[in-house]
Amino acid sequence: MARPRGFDEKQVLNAVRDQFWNAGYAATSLEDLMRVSGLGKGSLYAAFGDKRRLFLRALRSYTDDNHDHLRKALTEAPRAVVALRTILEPPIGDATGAGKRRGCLMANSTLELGNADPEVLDHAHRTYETSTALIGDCVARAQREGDLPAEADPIALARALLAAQQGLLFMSRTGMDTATLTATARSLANQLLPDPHDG
Amino acid sequence: MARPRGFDEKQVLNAVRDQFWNAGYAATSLEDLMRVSGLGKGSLYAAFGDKRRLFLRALRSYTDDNHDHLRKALTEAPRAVVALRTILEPPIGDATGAGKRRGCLMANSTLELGNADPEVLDHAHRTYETSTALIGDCVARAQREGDLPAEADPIALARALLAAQQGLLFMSRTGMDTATLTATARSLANQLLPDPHDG
DNA sequence: ATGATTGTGGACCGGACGGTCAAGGATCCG
DNA sequence: CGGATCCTTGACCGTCCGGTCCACAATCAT
Repeated sequence: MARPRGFDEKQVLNAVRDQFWNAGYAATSLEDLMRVSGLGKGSLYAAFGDKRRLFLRALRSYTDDNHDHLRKALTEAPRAVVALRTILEPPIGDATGAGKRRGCLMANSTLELGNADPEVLDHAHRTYETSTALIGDCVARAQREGDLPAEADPIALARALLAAQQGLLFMSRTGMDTATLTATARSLANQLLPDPHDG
Repeated sequence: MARPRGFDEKQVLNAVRDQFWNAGYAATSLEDLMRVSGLGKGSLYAAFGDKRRLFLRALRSYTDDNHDHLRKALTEAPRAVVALRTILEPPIGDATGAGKRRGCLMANSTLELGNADPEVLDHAHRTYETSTALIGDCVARAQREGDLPAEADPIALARALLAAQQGLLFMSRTGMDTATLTATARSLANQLLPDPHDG
């Protein structure tokens, strides 16, 4: 009907997400958002609402992408237990990646804003429950495949794995050297995902 | 020599720490700090320097207190393994305490400021190393007392316990209900601190 | 072509923030 | 008692921020 948009929404959300991810919510100014998105203030506000709304959109986009990725990894792996071991790898990727260690955007945001913004907290809760369910399914599959002790509760193990992942991510943020981080991840993986044949 | 201070430094640091703990660094204004401390701007600046310096003082006070408490708990327990199990309890206390769930001030601060403030990051790193050493000693004692498998690396297990603690703290922040949180903590404790007699 | 409609850019605003400063008050020493 | 010294108070400042608004540009329907 009229002038079309000169930008791709997903592309802007990705740029904005990276900015929030690198600097945090409060430390990101509208000027930063304009710079990384290439848009003017008016365009941002017309398209996404205020800063908080834009942030929530970017955050939701982030968690959706993560869940897609997780679902694919857990589903497509030839054996479920192999996929489960990859859950503890993101912290290492965070430590060895080209960029700075920036952890998990969802976790960062929850700690920064959770006390003041119920919507962020609620989103964190839902995201976490979804991840738990996905991983729990994969644990159950690994048990059927005989790669994990059958008597364990899949959901409980999923929660333990998620806790371990978040703990490792935090350690990565403190600047722990990669070797130690990797060793800790391996140690946790060995104790949480024991081989039932080893004893 | 002249007019003495009208406030107790430790008391002010505790009040300021609670404020930063409840609201985070950026979300805490100088007005907040004046309110909780009962001091005027000039007094705060004369005594502690600017906002960042005051924050770092409060943070150091927090970690020092934590280490004192940890050292005492780990040393005074009749059996070391009992003390080790308490490491996974702070997240539950965070969830069941009277106040809001606010996690660990050190972790919150690291995630909020670590990317922008090397001093915070460095402090986090040192704090973490100190905790690891304390817990590692306790693990070694538990091994000597026959309550943990002797073949495990004490420092590696200490790191795994710390990671689990931080992961649980994060889960508490997301609003997980207390029962689930307790169950997850128990699950992690059982897998990280196995009884060598049970097999 | 022309007008209706939507996107775009940037000037502008009110307010809040961190930080400074100067004047006055309290305390101690001589 | 008096002056030196430090503490305290609160007014003040410059800056930056999030948010609004308006004039202009680009597109489409007619």
